[in-house]
Amino acid sequence: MDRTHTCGELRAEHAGEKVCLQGWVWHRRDLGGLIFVDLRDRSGSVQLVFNPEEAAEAHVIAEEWRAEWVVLIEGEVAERPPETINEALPTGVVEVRVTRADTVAIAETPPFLIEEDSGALEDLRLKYRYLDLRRSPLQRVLRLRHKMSIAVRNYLDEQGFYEIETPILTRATPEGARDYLVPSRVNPGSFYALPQSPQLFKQLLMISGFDRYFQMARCFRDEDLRANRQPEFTQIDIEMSFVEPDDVLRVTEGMMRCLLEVAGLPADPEFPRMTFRAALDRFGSDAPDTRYGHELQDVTDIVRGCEFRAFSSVAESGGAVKALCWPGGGTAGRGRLDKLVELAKSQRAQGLVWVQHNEDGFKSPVAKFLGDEILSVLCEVTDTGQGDALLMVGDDWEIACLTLGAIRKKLAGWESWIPDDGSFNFCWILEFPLLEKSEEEGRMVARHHPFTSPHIDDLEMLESDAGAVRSLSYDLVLNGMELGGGSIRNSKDDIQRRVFTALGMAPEEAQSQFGFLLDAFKYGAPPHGGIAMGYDRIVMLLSGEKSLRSVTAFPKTASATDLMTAAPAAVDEEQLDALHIALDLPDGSGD
RNA sequence: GGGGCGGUGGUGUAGCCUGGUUACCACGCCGGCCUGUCAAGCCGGAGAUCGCGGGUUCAAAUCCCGUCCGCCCCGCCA
Repeated sequence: MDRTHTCGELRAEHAGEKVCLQGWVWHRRDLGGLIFVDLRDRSGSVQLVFNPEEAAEAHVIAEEWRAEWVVLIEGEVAERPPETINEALPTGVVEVRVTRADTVAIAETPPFLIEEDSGALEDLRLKYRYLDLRRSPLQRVLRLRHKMSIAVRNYLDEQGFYEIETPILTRATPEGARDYLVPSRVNPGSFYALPQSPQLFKQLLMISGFDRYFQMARCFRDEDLRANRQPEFTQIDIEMSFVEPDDVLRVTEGMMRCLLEVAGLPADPEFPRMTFRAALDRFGSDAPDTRYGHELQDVTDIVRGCEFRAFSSVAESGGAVKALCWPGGGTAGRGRLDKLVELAKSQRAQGLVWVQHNEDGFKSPVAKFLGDEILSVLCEVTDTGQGDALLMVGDDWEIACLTLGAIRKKLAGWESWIPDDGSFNFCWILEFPLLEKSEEEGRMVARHHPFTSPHIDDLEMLESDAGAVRSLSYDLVLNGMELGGGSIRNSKDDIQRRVFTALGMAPEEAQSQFGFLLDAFKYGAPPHGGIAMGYDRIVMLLSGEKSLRSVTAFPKTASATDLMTAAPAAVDEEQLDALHIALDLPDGSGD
């Protein structure tokens, strides 16, 4: 008899049916006479009963079974005696009275419990990922991930998008993240790069006339990792022709609604829009967490001309002094204040000024410079009452904002500002600067990527004041995490060339790196734009997980290794020889 | 590249600050009892080069130095 049902699907309506099940032995409760076995598969689990008086042979076999053995049983579904119903289990009103049992595969005792909470630390679970994946949290999340990818495909298909695959072996690009390189055996000394995103290919598809493209694209970036950053990840990559930003935003919003619905969440959220400038001014972040207030304020005009040189000189030189009220911070100890100062310095700010406002007046390292009068105004404007603290940073506008933004985030953790109500707050951030200064390279680099279109109103500044040029770009942010972003692209090769020039890229260099794209523009390029959404991050946030490892079947560690396969690993010398690669390892590495 | 935290039977941990008996406890595992359990219960048992290397000491899980691995953060990355 072949498998007739899955374990998790059996209900009262199946009572009386003869069934054949296969699955893993989960729990075995041997009462001496009766043996109960919870049989588990992907769909759930069901209780098997082995009664020596009814099926002696099967009972003998079940006595041998241990956790995680793969077994096959035949039996009859029966409603349980009322007092033995397990309401915690979907299959809890029935059990299978086993008539025949067979062992399919025995199993060693697993290194950790296959339970909702295995109790084991993550590194061990990563080494035995195939066992960890048996646990229901991962089974659930990978099921949701699957359902969400189906929903994305259906939605985008309905919206007229074609799914088109693009190469994994492509060429390295000078901009953006570090590339993963793949040596070419056939072309000694040449390398492919794995795509950081299919950016250029999807633009070329627009030029090819595909109008609306999408792909669940695997992307690779060789940068240091975080809980929300894996070296390889999946983007919902979208590109559309003949569109303005609003078109892309609306398609994306529709897609997010579908995904929320699949995840069983309220599916009609607001998608408020905010400029980059406003996001930094108000929240000190280009990915603001709008689930709580505590916004920053600009106090530059109040401290202009004051005795405290750090502030007055910033005001004179066109910088900004930003302020954040910390309710209850008036009694904060020196330890916490020092931590905030340290955090400010790690954000490259000159420093952090704190003012504690209490019954006995103002307490601050700079109280004597600012004076009671200005301090009173500052507190009034920022609504900093007695018992509160005022935190201020005077610096370059962006640094001042970002620093207080980091502090706002830290305080949100300390003070539990984030509501615990499972809310999902989206917001669009628009009009990012086209370019930004790279301290490392000492030149302007693209903030998004070099194919982003400048804002039409700022075109003439491209040569005169490139840093001030806004772009037609947008990021979607959810609960303070960037989910994805995109832009309208340059579809005219003269503008694209001007952007390359602003990036300090000589025409010859642009031609050699991106000649194929610039050439393509000459053959009738439609205006186009798109977006790329971090699929893993979406799954993570909508499933309430805290790490991408929890929503990825086979994730990598913080040092980009795979503890299960032990990748990356050394390779044979013959393999290296074939690729004409000689190693030059630092001292102490290699074997 | 920098900072923080962690590594003790199969698993999770206590012990470490203040060095010194047989390294605590729980889970799991093995055996026994048990016919309505459901992460079964009760009784018994086995199981640890204290991440690795070096140093200090009469003596190191414990103190010192180095190193590896994991996690979090900054830089980096969109």
